[in-house]
Amino acid sequence: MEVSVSQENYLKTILKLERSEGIASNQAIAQNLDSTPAAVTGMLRKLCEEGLVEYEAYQGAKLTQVGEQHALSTVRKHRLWEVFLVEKLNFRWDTVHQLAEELEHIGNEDFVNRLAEFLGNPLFDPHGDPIPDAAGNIRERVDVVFSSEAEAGTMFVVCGVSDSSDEFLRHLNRLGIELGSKYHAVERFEFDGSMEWSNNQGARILISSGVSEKILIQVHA
Amino acid sequence: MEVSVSQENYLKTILKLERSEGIASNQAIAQNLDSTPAAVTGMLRKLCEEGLVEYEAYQGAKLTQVGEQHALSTVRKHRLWEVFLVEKLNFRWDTVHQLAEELEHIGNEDFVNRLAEFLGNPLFDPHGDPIPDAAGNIRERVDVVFSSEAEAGTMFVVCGVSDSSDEFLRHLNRLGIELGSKYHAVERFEFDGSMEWSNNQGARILISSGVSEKILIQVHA
DNA sequence: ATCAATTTTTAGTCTGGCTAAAATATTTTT
DNA sequence: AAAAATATTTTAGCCAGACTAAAAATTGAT
Repeated sequence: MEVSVSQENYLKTILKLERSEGIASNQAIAQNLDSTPAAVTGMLRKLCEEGLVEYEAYQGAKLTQVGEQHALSTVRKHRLWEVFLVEKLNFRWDTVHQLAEELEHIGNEDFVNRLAEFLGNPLFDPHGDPIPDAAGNIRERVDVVFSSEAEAGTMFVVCGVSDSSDEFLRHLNRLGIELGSKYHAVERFEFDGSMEWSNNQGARILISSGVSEKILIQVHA
Repeated sequence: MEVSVSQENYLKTILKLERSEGIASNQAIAQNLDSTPAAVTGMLRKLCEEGLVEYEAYQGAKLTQVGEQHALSTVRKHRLWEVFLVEKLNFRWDTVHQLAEELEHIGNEDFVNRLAEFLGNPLFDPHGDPIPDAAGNIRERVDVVFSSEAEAGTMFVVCGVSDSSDEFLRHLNRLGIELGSKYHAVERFEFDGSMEWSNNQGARILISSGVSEKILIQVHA
């Protein structure tokens, strides 16, 4: 029962949609994979035959147990490789996605587990996304909110982003924001929702609402 | 100019044959890749069009400069991954070939060079095969001969194998022979070419001619 | 010059995934 | 509840990449 690269990408997408929407519609899958609904129907049939998704015509798709395990394993590999690339090979966090996208399709469970072990079984990837453990469990973070919710006057630490696109990450790079950066929310301008932050050297930056809504933070006690 | 996985395997094979036979015949390529001469002809045409091999009908194939660089880069990746798998992930040397075969097709020059750097720019892989540097140079070993040539009475160290198949490496594992193992050539039996070796604990093993002809050694001064 | 071995051509197969357009279901609106 | 809008599926076929089997052509050796 070999799962192709394309199939693994479908499984990952369905997992994501199932978590965010409850069910993966044909159209949403097509959009995510830059494909068409007709193509999706064909693939869902195959995945259903192989026992990876539950699928009835017109009812959208859900992963089976087996399918979900497989998808989680792929996500695990992807995020572990990102850790490897950033921590061991000194890649910047905004340049690792594509490479990890290729590496995630290689090897078996044993291989992934050894990689995880080698990396010290990290819990989060360089974008702050949680890494499923060998059994597929994801420890969701608590006390994490979008930076747009930060009250003026609070201190916080950047712990993730909800958009890992190259463009967004490069923008954060230009702003000097990275995982673990600490800031003080100086003020929110109700006019357009933008915010002013200051770092521990006192330098101030202006953050647009679009950006602050994509940055995950943990507020300091 | 994208080079497919299959094409990279052709380039690797042609490189190997060119080094051992001077030119890569259609038939030899087919044998190596477990394919047929007709299929090889088709692929050679494509590789020729893409400027990766020099090819004239009925005359066999040779790599161009570009093709050779590409092949060497693939070999470099393969061998570096083997080092990674054995040294960092604790795989046994007889279990890494298949995985490296998949990993070798991923990523660009920058990626490989960072991997090499991370591994300390090793010169040999876990089977004793030399790793090309970033420019494609291979430092060939000197004073290396097949163990079948060892004179009775000499001491030597195992530094490579000419057959990296799973079966052969597993056999060496059962015999307790690995890279860096030191032995004393006790005697060669002219009857069938088999040899008796002893290690530094005095334990003796019998090596068939078939095996001794695939083990590379360096004789101690 | 002929024959054996090798290589190429021809013609077609197979897989995996895709598309476009038509047909069918479902959902929403009124 | 019927009509309209939306979403999904079917149909039919394309396309790339790599392969095969058998026939034809070429080469090289004697």
